[in-house]
Amino acid sequence: MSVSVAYSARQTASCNAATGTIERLGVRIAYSKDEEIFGQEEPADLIYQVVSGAVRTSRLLSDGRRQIGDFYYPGDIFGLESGSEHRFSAEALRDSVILIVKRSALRGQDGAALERAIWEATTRELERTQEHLLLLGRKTACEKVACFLMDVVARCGGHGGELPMGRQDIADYLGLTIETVSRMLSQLQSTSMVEFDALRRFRVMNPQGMARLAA
Amino acid sequence: MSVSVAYSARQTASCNAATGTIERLGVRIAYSKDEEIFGQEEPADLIYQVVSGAVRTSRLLSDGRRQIGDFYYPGDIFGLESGSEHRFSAEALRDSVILIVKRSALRGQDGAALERAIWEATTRELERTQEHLLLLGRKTACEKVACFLMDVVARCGGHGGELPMGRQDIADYLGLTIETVSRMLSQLQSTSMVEFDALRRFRVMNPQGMARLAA
DNA sequence: CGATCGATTGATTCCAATCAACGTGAGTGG
DNA sequence: CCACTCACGTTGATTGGAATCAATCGATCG
Repeated sequence: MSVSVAYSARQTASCNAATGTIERLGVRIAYSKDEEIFGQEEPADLIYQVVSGAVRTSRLLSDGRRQIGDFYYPGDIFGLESGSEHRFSAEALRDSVILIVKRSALRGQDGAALERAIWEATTRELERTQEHLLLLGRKTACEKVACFLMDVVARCGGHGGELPMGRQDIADYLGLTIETVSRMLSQLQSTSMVEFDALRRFRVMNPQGMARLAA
Repeated sequence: MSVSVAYSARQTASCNAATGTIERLGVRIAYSKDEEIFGQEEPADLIYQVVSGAVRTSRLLSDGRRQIGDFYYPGDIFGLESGSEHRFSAEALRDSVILIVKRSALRGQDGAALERAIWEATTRELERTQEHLLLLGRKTACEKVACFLMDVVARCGGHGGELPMGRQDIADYLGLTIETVSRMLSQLQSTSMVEFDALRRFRVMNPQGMARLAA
């Protein structure tokens, strides 16, 4: 069941400057599927890096509506969304190992490297959030799903991808319902854009077409 | 026509640490209504602060659909959305004066203050963008408009506000059409939530009700 | 082998978009 | 001064895309 193999390339490729430093200063903690890593409105004095597994950040409205902020894969840093208090909670999408560091470990020469890693992760986060904004505000259901799949492909490398999250998580990420996500996936398959080997494993069959849809 | 009075309080209240430094290092430039301050995909080696007037950042899809990132008022810093290249363009909502500083002015003791100002502005930007995300993904048209008005009120102080942007800008900020924005504004008036003295000037009549809608 | 959970598919409803007409207010020029 | 224009906003009628309601399918697990 070691799906993490699919993402192993990223682990070394991304956040290269940070990884060494964070590993030395941080502590590893294992989380099981759906376990909360941190909660909304908790103080945000720690930063987190996915070692293995996958993570989602999410925000709940009082009546239960949910928006997912982003998904994080091995090598990704998360938990730095705000100034002092978390505005999103974070949960493990499946059994995961997370490396945790105190933000205040900004002392000594390791401090500079860590600070730089935090800065890079923050600007990357902002960039992705802005892309997400455009998707939620101005894209159709079909475009949203196509964008999502292409983003997963870009993160995995190659022409296919493995989805560590369920359909409900995808729906809450895209601002859709689970039924609409399902319908769009079916439509993309019937038009030979993608092919699903299993519920969570797919390949892109028509990259140009998908790129056009992902606009 | 000096509407800027309405925002004068913010100018001194926000970004206090930054304002002094940026003023010394930067240069003031005047822009007329709808003039572009920077464009999508231009290099992002400058940062900007609104002195007077107001600014919107926006992003265009190839077919003309537009998403507005945010609106900026006197005292606000903008233009630091990304690593090296702007993903949004910025235009003046009306005649405005903007203070512009090179990012690379990070030398000497002014550098530290500027760096800190940039960091604060970036985390604030991320926070607002995440709030915006939730709004676009999971709120109804009526809730979106109520949130928008309450945000303007919060930025202005007091119980009312002046809108420096037109209905189309509001629509593109909220992921709606101009007609829907207009209808929701009418609805909020007919239910005595707000009152409009003029097209762009309003007062909140039922703060609790509005807060509930803004959820 | 049922039981259960997640995903798909179908039927219908509803919210917001679209299409269209009408107001309104500021600026212009006769 | 008033009629005209033009941009912007509002309101109405209808459509359409995604949500909702409901049934079925499929896989995993006791």
